[in-house]
Amino acid sequence: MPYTTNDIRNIETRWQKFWEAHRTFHVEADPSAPKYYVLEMFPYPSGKIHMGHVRNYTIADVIARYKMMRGFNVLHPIGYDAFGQPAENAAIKNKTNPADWTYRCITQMHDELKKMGFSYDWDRELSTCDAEYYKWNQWIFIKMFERGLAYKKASSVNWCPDCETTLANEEVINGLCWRCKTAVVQKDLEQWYLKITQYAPSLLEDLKKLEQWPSRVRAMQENWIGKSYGVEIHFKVKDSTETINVFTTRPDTIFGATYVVLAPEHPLVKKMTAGTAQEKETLEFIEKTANKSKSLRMSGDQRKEGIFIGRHAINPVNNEAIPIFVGDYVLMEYGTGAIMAVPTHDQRDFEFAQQYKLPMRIVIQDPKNPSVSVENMNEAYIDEGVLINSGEFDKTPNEEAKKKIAEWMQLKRFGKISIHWRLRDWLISRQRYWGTPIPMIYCAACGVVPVPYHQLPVELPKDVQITGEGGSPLARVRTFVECACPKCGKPARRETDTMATFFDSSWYFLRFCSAHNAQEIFDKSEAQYWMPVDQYIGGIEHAILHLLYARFFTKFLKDLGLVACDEPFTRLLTQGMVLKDGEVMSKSRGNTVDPDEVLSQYGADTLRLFILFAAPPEDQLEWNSDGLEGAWRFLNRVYQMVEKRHSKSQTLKGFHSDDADATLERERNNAVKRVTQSFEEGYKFNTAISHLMVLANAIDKYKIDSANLGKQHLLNQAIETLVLLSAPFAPHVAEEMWQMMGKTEATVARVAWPDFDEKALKTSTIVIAVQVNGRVRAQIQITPDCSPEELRKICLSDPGVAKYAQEAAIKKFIVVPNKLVSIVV
RNA sequence: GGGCGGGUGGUGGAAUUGGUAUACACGUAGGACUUAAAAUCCUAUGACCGUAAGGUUGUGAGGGUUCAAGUCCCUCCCCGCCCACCA
Repeated sequence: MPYTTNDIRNIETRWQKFWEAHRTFHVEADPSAPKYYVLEMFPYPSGKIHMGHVRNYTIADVIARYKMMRGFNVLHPIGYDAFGQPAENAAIKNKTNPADWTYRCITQMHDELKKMGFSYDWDRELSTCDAEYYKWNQWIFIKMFERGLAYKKASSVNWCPDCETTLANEEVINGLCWRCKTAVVQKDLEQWYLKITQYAPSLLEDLKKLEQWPSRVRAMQENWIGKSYGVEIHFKVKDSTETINVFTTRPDTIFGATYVVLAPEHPLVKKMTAGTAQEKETLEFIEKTANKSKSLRMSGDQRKEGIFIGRHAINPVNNEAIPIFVGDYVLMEYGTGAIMAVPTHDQRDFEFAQQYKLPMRIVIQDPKNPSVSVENMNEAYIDEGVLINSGEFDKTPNEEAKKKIAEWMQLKRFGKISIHWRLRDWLISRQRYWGTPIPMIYCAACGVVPVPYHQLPVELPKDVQITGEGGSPLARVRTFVECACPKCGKPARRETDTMATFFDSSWYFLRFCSAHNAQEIFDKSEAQYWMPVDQYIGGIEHAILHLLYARFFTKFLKDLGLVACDEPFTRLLTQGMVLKDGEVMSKSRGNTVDPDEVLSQYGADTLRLFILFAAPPEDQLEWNSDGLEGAWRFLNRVYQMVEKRHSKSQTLKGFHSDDADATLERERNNAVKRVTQSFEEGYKFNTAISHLMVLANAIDKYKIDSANLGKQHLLNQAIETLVLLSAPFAPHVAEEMWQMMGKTEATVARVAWPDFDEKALKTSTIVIAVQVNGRVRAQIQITPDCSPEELRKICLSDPGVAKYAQEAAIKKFIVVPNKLVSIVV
């Protein structure tokens, strides 16, 4: 009988209870067994899981279950990235406490994950908002502080007016807050930073080791870290002792520099104009630029604005005095905050120079257009050419001149060869409540003092008014703020900012190795055994943020001697988005499908199977309820095969011939081969499932009747193989069927993955195609050991071939063994 | 502007890496079972011409290499994602 929705619910609940009662997926570090660590990017506990989660975790679960059947000791943990603003917003809205709200969501999420039947080691479940977890955030922070990697500095920072907090560079997307999409503004504040820039060289270099990451993720990180080779050139300010340093990657154009531009925030600007006629105008310009939002200033199509500050700089290579400008297109954060402008060979400088009628000089000749002059240029020439108007370097190809001029300038002390990074230090202070308190104390006498290790954790106070009115909520809690200085014991003040939540997720994969260790951040030997994560799975949106931070933390913890690996994630899979009606499924679009509803109608196995079958894991997935129906039908069909196999009164329909046994055996072996391949050669689960279906079709066609009762074992074996191959994809139904087949193993999850026999894949006769002049004209049946002469004879005697090709007319006779014959006439 | 992916039936997607394009599924049509419907099963299904046998054509467009191209080379068009006044 086909099963019903009710049956499937019972089956799934029963096996979920079984796994729980038997702790089927609990693992311990065991150095005698090969390990495999599968990890999905843990969720923010919003309460309900969405289809994106389901897809992410299903992919991970299938891999975990396959590896278990392959005999690996598989670590597959889950937890909750539980700090963050939504809890505060919910607290304001519902007049609850962020902690209560979050823990309620976690419970709900936990139950939903259980209903999906994921193979987690639930003993390792953790939440970053637990004091037993964030205590170690504080511990890491202090370790970083002790090594000068956590420091406080005053600077112009990204500020989201809506979230009322500062943001890291990585959290500003196109000038907007990554969370609420509000335009980010700049503010001068004193904040805590992590010195990720110290690791920039190894973060860049080690990308090479990540061969099993998608190349685009590596490319994105490489661009973000942004290493540029160039020269820092010293321009002396005329009639002054000041020097302006500019950074350029184009030293070959130095003879074409016709002015210098400083960023409005550059400290020399105010210094150089103080007391001059241009002072007022310059200050007004700086003020005007500061009021522009970052997104506006950073967009390339913006009209460039600037102002001459009344001073000149000396180009060291030719002693020319060139005007100094302040311009909004120069950014203080990059390079030295000052540039030399070569309008003829840089498009931005060209636009600026045209606008302000500034002089230009061509120094690189376009080989295709050697007579071009400054007057008839309509854009900068940025391609290769030979140098002109460049003194002793004339006629040098510019690529060669880059190196020559750089070395020459260094020798003459006009500048120094240097490398600049685009990566900035990581601003981690947040003026929010629901996060890890930064474990620092300010003492009037002793300065900034870290909280002693034995006093950790610095716990978040429970009773706090969350008003959303701005400022750190913790600053209003007197009992939290007021403390004694750990050094001198006098009254002191606690830091009231909390850490960015990306801090929490930068090392959770290590905590999973010994999730509830009360003595240490994690057990070193356990981490040694489990790390690195063999397969990490998550969304592409974390290509830079989380993945870069996690790599940084791993490198830092390696330097502390706590971990042995220098990269945390060996292999990365970025799953595609889930779409509905061509658009990303999201709450704001209102086009979501609730996994819970699908679950109650079809069960977890059907949902899992559909999601895996509809598209390869990395591609977008278009939601299709008809496809869901198809997955349901397939599982039902397999279930009935197992059922019928046990009722002797019924026979499987179909045909039986002498070839049928061999065909069934071949299809069985082929399915094992192809499904195994799909796991071992880049997770193509959609084709893996298609091969399950092919095997099911073959079983359906095979018939047991009085003629071959003795062959029952072949059928049994084929069905058994089908059940085993289905187990990672549809674990509940597979368990049920395994039990129905009277197997003694308690759980199919630990049964060895089937092997295949390459010999059984061979057929006694093969069908090959015969092409004449590139067109297929016949299908002929031959034996695999057929000789070339014989093959030729068979081909030409085929009526379909003979119609187009006679022996006499043959120019070429090409044989592709076991595939086809191509005849040219 | 730079980087990375893509473009295959009515739909989701296959194609052993140069070897019979469209596996598997969805959808659709016809049939069986049924009083009927659902479910299930069977058959057909790229397009065009043809009663049929069969033929022609077909992987974004155009050209090339080859006995043979979805796959390799050149030119171009379109779509998606990421980055971007980065000096």
